Amino acid sequence: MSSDPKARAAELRELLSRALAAYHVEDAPIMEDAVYDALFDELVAIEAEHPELVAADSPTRRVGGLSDKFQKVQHLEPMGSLEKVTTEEGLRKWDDDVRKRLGTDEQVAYVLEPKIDGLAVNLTYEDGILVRGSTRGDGVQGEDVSPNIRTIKAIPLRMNGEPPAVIEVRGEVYLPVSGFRELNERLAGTSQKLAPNPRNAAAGSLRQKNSAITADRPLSIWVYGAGHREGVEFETQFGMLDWLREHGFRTNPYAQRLESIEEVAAACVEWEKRRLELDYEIDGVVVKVDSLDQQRRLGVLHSRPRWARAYKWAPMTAVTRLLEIRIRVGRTGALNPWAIMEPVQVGGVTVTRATLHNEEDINRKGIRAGDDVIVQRAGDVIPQIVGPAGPHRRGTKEFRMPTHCPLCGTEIVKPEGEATHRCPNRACPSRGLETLINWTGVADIDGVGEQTIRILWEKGLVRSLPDLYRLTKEQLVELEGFAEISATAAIASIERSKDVAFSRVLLGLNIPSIGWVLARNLASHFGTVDRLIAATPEEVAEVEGFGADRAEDVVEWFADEQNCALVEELRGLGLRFESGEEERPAEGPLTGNTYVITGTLERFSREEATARLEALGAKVTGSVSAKTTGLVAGEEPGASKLTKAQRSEVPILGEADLLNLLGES
DNA sequence: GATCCTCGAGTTCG
DNA sequence: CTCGAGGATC
Repeated sequence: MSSDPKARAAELRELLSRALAAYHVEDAPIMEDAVYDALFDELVAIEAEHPELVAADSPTRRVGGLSDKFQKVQHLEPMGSLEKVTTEEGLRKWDDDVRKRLGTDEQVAYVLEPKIDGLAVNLTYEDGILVRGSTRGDGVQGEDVSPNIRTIKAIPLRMNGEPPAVIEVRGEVYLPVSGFRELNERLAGTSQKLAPNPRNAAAGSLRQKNSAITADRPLSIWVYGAGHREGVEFETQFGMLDWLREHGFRTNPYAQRLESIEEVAAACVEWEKRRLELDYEIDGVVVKVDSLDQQRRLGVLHSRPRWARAYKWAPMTAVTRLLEIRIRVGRTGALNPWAIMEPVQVGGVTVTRATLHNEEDINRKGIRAGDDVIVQRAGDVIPQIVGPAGPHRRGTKEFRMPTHCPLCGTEIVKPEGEATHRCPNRACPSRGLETLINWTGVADIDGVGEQTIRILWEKGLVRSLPDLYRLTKEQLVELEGFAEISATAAIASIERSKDVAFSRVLLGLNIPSIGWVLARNLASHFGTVDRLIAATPEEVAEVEGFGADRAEDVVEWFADEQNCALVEELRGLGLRFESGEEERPAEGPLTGNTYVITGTLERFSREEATARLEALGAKVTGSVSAKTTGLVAGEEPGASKLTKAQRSEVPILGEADLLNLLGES
């Protein structure tokens, strides 16, 4: 260790920069966090005492501070934009054009890499020192965001190795998906606005006036090329990437050089399937002619290089008009607002509808009927409305829930502190109808779906569960769209459903706060409906998952005369109100263990896997927590469950591990 | 009283 | 899958 402050400061800068690069660029830490912090503090102390020693490349400059305004800066070489193609055919046509212009029949070699959905930046290095970082802007002029850029630890403040006199390094700043989730969790507790997606969050972070906030965001970068340069020359695109990597820049490990357009096309299609494997969002693949000589000969058209294309797939977000907000009343009486939209393509499917959850949510997002809105289909399938598109709204009125039920006219209630509005009328047609629709699912009735139930309801043929079991084939055949065969099948299916387990019957009765799990707990605890009817609130509260409130709900439900009559009628029709063997929780080698299943398994359906685990005494739940014994991950697992498991250090089991568990324990 | 955990409810498209 | 809310736990 040197005692000369100047030498020691240089030594520390060197050490800390290497540690940062190892951690953020190479993903291979060389230093304990605590050691890093101690050395960092030492450097801060030296620099505070000797301000003349503060160097442009000092890691202490990554901490951030305030700046008033972003200066406009001119890029030394313009940052072009990319012509896009959306099909394999488009790629081939481009390749034809490239070869014609080059006057060759030979295959052209290409470099491709994921197209990061982030923010393009230009990093200017002079003699190896980062002197400026700017946004892309209009391609000619960008904004100087140097203080913010310096806080991104994956960006070297000084290049490795022999530096050229000047080089503009181009890259895409992005927020990892995991970082985005964490950020939103943190912001959820504050008044700050949540960003709808990682790209917007990254953009907002990079344009912070207070770079200390930027420093707090886990931004990173993938570097993909160079603009203006003096003192270094390259022959190929791929060679350029190698050079950048050797000089301390984070280049994407999936960048690859391919010998023909056919290989390129295959890889592009492949990436569309693999994009969810990455911890960053990509909206396509960038394809470039590898030879820089060929690039020069092809040139640029309207600031778009002829030697590169963005292969983009269907976007996961889109803008469309919100036509109307409609209300649906659920089987519990809850009022559910949902959006009717101008049909729009999002992620390859046409979207026209989305739920809007509740009044508060709609107004918090600032959505009004008539607005242009942003629709998103993120990792999962279900579309959501993110918010209005742009500041100019067309909608005039803030959304208000109706004061009276659209079906029965009863006055709507909303208990203080609750999010949902409710129609309190227990005889409201919505409840009866939705209960019936729900029952077809609970009791596994095929051949009678939602549409049929709606028709039967409207004709007055089926207005209650017992009505369904009194339905005859003759009545069905008279309905439009029902022939002899399908009517017979439907009746048989209804008949079979009388045999569903007691717990399922309980579930289908539509008792408040009783779902899958609680219905089973009730069934196995009491065994028969008579014992359940006779139970006091205190006795019900002893059942797993029940407290005073839910116990009260259940007892109240069974105290109601109409409900009791319903139970008796269904029992008379032959439905089961006693639990069989299968409903008692098994004791076994896995008792006390809790598993979560995600993705698709090869050997089992998820229900089978659940049943097999439960048969050995295990519990299977829907979300990962610290109490989870293991996460069983099949094909295409849910990303949120995986990251949660990784963070809470819950072991992740493959299908092979599951088989082991089932076979050998 | 706060925090974590688990359950229930509603849900899109093809 | 995600949200809200009741229950359990410290």
